[in-house]
Amino acid sequence: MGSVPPELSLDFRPTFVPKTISTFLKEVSLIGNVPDKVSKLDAFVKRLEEEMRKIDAFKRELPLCMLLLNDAIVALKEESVQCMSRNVEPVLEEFIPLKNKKENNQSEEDGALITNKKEKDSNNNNCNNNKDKKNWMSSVQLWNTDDDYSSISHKLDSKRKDGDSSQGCKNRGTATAFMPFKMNLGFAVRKEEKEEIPVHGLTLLTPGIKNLKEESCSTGSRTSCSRAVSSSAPNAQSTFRSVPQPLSHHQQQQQQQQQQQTARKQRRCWSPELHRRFVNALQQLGGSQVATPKQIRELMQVDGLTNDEVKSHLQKYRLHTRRLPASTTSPANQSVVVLGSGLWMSQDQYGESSKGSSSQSGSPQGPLQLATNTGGTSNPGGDSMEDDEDAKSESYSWKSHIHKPGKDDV
DNA sequence: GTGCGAATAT
DNA sequence: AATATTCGCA
Repeated sequence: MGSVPPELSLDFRPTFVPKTISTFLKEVSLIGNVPDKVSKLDAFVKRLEEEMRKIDAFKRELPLCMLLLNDAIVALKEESVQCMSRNVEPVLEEFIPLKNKKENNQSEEDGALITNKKEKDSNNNNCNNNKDKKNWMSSVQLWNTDDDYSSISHKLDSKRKDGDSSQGCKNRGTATAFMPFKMNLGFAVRKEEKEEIPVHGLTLLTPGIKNLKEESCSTGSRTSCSRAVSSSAPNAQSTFRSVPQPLSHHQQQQQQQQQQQTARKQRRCWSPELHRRFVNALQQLGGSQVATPKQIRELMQVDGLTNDEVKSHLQKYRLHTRRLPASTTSPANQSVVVLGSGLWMSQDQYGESSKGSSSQSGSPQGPLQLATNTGGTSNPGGDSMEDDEDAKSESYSWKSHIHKPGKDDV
């Protein structure tokens, strides 16, 4: 029994228990023999790197772990290098930490140290190193580069107020949770499409993103968001400790663009059908002058339609229909059924408005499932009568229907 | 905090 | 031009 090697025994012996870095370093410092020191350091580093590999898949969830591990690795490697340089040869003036080990596991032990010098001399040679570095950095930057974050949040905060607007940073700040460092537009767009559907609350989105996004939505407007996109690659090369290194103007612009696109809501396309519902609602409510966005939206029963959208549309509607105060203003009555005529928009505009849901009479229509943002998401419900309409019809044009004052406006 | 309307931005 | 966002107010 006593002869059982530690590896085989089940109990956790001290040697098996992970040491803290400081403890470990202390121990190592007691070792007089340099090679031993180094090998011990290297061994530990190896373990750390293995660990890192293991959590690599979760780096997004565990950014800090990655960071800590990496820090530890870097520190230990530095220590190792120092040991060597102190006692052995002057060779290594600079040790480039990084995970080359990942790829050249063994070669590192044998050759890395030797080659370091070279690498240092010609930074261009260490493709592998750099590549790794970049990869790693890019993942890390997602969450924590303080610099990036602060600068971004700064932008967000200072947002509007023309003062800053000169930068053109729209940062509507709409939540953009964890955008993959290279967020691509496709992604952003999709996110927004989805964002639209949730009126009823549940729409599953990528958790992280969705949450923030919704939050910002529900509060009526922009919200700060943890934005973590950043230049990534370029800086990665030099150090982990976030190097300030300013972005080029071009890069900044790109970033801003990305932010914008990410943040800005997708345009709602007011298809004829949609508009028809809108007008219907208006009529039921007694006219555009008295109807309020919320009421309208409720009457419209359109999935995903927001108050803001209705409000905006109403504003436009009023613009086009205003003037006419005269006699018309007796709510309620004229209401229904005026659609074709007085309506500031002629019926044909809506396409054959009789299709499917057209209830000019003010009778409630089934919920319209509209995913009709300009992007043209297909409606989940599948049914959506007017979907086809939507599909082919673009937003109607206001101007083509010169408003006829009078009753249309009710 | 919400809803609204006007103003402004995109 | 059409829609989105912001802003100030009730």
